[in-house]
Amino acid sequence: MATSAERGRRVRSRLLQAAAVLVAEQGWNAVSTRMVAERAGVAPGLVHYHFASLPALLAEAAVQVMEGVVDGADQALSQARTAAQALELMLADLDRYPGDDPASRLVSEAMLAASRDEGLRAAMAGLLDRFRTRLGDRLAAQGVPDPRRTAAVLAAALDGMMLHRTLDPELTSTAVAPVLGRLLQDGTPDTGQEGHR
Amino acid sequence: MATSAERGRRVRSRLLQAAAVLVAEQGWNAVSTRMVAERAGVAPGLVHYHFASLPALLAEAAVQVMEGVVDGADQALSQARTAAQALELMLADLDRYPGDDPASRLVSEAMLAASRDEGLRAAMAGLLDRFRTRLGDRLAAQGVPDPRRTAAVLAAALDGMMLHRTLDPELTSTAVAPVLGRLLQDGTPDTGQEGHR
DNA sequence: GTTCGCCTTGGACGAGCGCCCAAATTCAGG
DNA sequence: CCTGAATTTGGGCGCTCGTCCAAGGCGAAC
Repeated sequence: MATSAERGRRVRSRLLQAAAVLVAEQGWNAVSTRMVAERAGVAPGLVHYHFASLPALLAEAAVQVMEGVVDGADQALSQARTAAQALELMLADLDRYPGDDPASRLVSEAMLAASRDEGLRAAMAGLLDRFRTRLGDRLAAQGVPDPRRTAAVLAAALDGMMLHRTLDPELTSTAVAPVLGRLLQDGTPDTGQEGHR
Repeated sequence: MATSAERGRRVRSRLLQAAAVLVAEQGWNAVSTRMVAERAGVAPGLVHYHFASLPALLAEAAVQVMEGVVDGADQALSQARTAAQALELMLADLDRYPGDDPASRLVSEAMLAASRDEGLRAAMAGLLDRFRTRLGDRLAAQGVPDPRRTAAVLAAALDGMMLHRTLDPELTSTAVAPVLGRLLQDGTPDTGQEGHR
């Protein structure tokens, strides 16, 4: 049992990659088994040999890509020496692609799909928690106040800006970096914060 | 020309409302003409009498709902007396619904659909610009630095947090308000900001 | 009462869908 | 060469899809 199984594994991984690309460019619910098979260069029937169902294939493909994204961010974060540098590194990802980054589109599609798929939601919640923890640790080491919550807000803001960039290409890292930098200060709120109700 | 045309207008508006609800609960690409017709209580063929195509119906429904959301936010904003109060008002929307707010889901779905529909993108870009301008003016009046960009970041952060709330129900307004409050300070960056490269 | 417009009905059309499966292919081990 | 397990093929199943359209209803105008 060697060559046969090995080729099988390769086909399986090609299907996963094709599925991830197609979700990004067509949308989660617009991807069909036949499209994935054609993109991967295999016969249509193979999809249901390697995967239990189409949703299962899409979920596995999305989780795989997103694990890569989080791992990449982890690694980049570990090289940052200041909180501001860490912020810059995260924002650099924002500019990496001109208008329609496949990876960030996949994340957005998966986020919406997760609200209708319990298993996918659990997997993504785990990834989000891992990312927040890593970023929060980094922020704490730099004296940023309320690091855990700040990391949660930063993560959400990054995803939100990736979404908004579709509508406004000028939402670049240089435009938002000075604003987000304010999040990293050890500010004492005196804007009238907490008007009680 | 009275009763007949008037009933027609009512049917049209029922179709729009049904479409908006269905997009939120099933996803943009999972909504079919027959589903919308059934939900609106009319015959299937009526959809293509009142609308040119299914995507046209969905886009019009989404834009209509989102105009209402922005108008509501505008009005709420105009009653805020401080920047912190304005922030609180925006965040209150975040908590209004337990886990799956139909309106915010619709916004997210529309944002992704807009990346594949030029007309929808233009309409949403206009709405986003209007919201940012209103919020930016409000922030400027309160002495918040870089108000326009801060408004853009705040808007993106709000959308991002609505997305992330699907994965983490604990991402409530009380958890993020103190962090976002830092955005409203007139902070001088001394976290090492702008390490030049 | 007849004509005229708009609104409405319900079904037809071809296409594509997810999933399934019997038969063909491949190849290491006997 | 043969066996047997894994992989691959291509087409079939029942279904839903978006769109279209001929035919019917129905109130207003004359």
